[in-house]
Amino acid sequence: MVKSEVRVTPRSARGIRTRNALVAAARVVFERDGYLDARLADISAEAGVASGSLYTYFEGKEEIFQAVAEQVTEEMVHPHLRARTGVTDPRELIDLANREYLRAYKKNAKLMGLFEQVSHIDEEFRAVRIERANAFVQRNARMIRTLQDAGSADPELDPLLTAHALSGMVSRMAFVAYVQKVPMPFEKLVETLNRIWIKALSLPAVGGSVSGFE
Amino acid sequence: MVKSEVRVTPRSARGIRTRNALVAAARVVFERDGYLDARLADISAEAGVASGSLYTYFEGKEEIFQAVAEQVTEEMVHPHLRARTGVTDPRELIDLANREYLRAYKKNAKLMGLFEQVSHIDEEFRAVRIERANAFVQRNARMIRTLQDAGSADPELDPLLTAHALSGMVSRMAFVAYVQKVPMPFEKLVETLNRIWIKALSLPAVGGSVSGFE
Amino acid sequence: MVKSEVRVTPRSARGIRTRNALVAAARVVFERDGYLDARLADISAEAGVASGSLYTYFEGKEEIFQAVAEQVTEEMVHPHLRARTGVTDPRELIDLANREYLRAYKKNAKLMGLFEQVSHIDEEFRAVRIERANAFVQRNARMIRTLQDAGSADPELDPLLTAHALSGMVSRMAFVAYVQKVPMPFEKLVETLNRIWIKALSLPAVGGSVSGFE
Amino acid sequence: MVKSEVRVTPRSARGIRTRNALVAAARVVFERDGYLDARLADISAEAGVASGSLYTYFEGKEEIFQAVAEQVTEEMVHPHLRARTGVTDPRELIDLANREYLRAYKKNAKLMGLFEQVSHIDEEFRAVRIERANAFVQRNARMIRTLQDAGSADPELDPLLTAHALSGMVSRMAFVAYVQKVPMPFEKLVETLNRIWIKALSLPAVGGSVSGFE
DNA sequence: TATGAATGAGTGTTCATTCAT
DNA sequence: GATGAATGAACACTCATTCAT
Repeated sequence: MVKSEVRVTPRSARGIRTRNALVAAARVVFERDGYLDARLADISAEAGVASGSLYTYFEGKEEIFQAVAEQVTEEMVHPHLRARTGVTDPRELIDLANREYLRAYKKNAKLMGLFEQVSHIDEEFRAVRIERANAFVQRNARMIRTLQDAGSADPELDPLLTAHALSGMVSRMAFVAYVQKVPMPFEKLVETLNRIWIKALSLPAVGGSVSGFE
Repeated sequence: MVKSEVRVTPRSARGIRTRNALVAAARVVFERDGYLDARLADISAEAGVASGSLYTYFEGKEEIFQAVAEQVTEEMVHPHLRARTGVTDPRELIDLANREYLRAYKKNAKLMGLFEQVSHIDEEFRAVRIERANAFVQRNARMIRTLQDAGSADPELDPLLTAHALSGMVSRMAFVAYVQKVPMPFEKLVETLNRIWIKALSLPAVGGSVSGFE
Repeated sequence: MVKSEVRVTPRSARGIRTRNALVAAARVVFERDGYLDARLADISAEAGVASGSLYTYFEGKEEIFQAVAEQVTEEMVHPHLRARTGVTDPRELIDLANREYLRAYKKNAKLMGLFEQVSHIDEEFRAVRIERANAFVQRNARMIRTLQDAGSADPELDPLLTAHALSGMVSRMAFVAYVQKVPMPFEKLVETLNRIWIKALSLPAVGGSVSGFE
Repeated sequence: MVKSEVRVTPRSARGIRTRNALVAAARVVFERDGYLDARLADISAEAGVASGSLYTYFEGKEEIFQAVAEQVTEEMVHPHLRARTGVTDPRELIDLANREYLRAYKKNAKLMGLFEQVSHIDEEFRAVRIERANAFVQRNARMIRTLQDAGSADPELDPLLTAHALSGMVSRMAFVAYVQKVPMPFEKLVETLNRIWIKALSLPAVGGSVSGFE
């Protein structure tokens, strides 16, 4: 099948309204029914438009899901933590990052679960997510390398692998806690993750020994 | 009308052969096509039996997938590490456990990816997996508690949450490395994970300091 | 999961055409193949539409059969015999009713046989038919009661049971004659049924003795 | 498909037992599930034999249903009423016949409903039933003719058609009352049917006028 | 742009029937 | 005769996608 159609970025005000209605409706339907059971007809119905109108803006299920994902991702991403907060202490930064990530994850849990599901189903979506995760890991790896160079983190650690492992740990826990709904108190969770990060990196205590408990 | 069919555990030798052929064929087809794209007709064809024969032993896709999963899980589980190896040093045990887990995961990577996928699709399969994972986490939590009681592990850590986080980290990395195929050398991966476990628990070094890097 | 699809009453002219084509085609196929052997694919083919189009208007076999039944029933029902014809003599009314019923039955014999068949298969269809038959019987029972009150009919008769029995007799004969095709001349049939009705009710002869044969 | 197999009348004692078990089981299953929903596998299971064994004695569903029908019909038929009872008065004979028929019908209502259903489905079964019904009607027609010849019944009536109509009326009422379960007291039902028969035939009253009510 | 009717490929599932043991 | 596993034809139904108004 040749997909020759070019989907449009709506020019008219009406077009923009329709497209927005569709994305909003899609979010509702996807969250309610899951990716596989969501039917495009339900999405257009929920949006109050004819079924065919969906194809004016999207190629199909995958693309409209992408649109939902992009919208939500925009809402969720709060980069430049350091610049934004002025915090420089790595332990504090770790706390802030974990805390913010978990909060955002919890808030959008339904959708995050969906993302996980779809990344196991749709090749392209998976690729995008892996790439995004990798970028995130790279950033953390750079941070670790910086700490190592500054003598503040265990130089034996492979920065990339460690960043992978620790980041993965956090997102996995978010999934377990807020999608699989294994009950764990937010504060305790943050603390445990912080502690593992800090000890894994062997960050020095703030004005004292970190790693020991003697 | 609900027809409560009783699926049979085959009594005759021929029956056992057929059932086995179906499970083996199912594994081939699932690994090749993924869960969603696998067609039952392909499985029976691959097994060299008529399409209807599948229903002699299984209720449908989910059940035959379960059968594959059970078979593979049996192959993979190597419990009682301590009893089996005689190793008692926690650091060595951690190394052994991580090593063995990653090896088995790598060997059955296709299937492990499938499990992940299906647990995002099939409610019941997901439930079974979560329960199994929880049991595993409990075991690790008990180990951590024992170490804490013996004064060998950081008493500040919440055993259950820590076990959750560290176990999750390992399985996540296995997934990233062998399903998503992000390249990372086996040995380096094991070492990094070991190191994080050990430092997170603040296990004392074997005849020396573990956690510091001075 | 129950998907509560809403079948549409077509809005567009094209939709109406399609729906009509389907009902007409269904009648052809049902009459040709019987209810059980009729395949929905044949109906859509006969209507010259795609197989899926049937589901735009009907939920399945039962519903499209209902549609055929409704259409035909509309064609067949000629109520208000008395008002329509101005006839008041009970004997004449009986004759008119029987005559008209048998004529309509004969004309739609194939379908009437189908109705009989389907009412033995489909619960809901049966319920509708029984209800309709009961309404008819009630009407006749009222008529009998009126005649009794006027002293024109045997007061010993139970109006409802008698109405049941006599109405049932007529429809049964229609079935035997025109579906089972047991040969019997129309005129003789009408006369026999009329005579039994009249004698059963002991209606007085018009200007003479009816019930006796002396 | 060529049906070349010859089904056996069992010779061995075991064979007879198996065949009987199958017929009994078939009756249970047919009464429980109806003809269409009855599965041969359920019948053999109910009989406690292997599914294949059914084919030792019957060609398929229709044939085993026939076997059930024959068995029950034997139980139901009580011919030679006159000879058996010594009753000769036509009014009494009519009462006896109707009474006995309705009693037997009521007792085997489930099965009678089944017969009705199957005669709308299976060609051959229908043929057998029609023939049997015709034989019955012939007998009644002969009786009417005899009464006419004896001057005891309205000579204007067509004996065959009248017999058809009146017999059909009775069996129809039995169906309505005991299969469709429209509530009507047994005694009142018998009386109404008797009365209609008697008045339709214009049988003289026993020691008085029958047909009039003046 | 919007509409909504039409399309039709794709597949799970049942169960009567057969037949090797 | 009995067994019960194997067979495989048959068909309803869904829903993403198209396209004439």
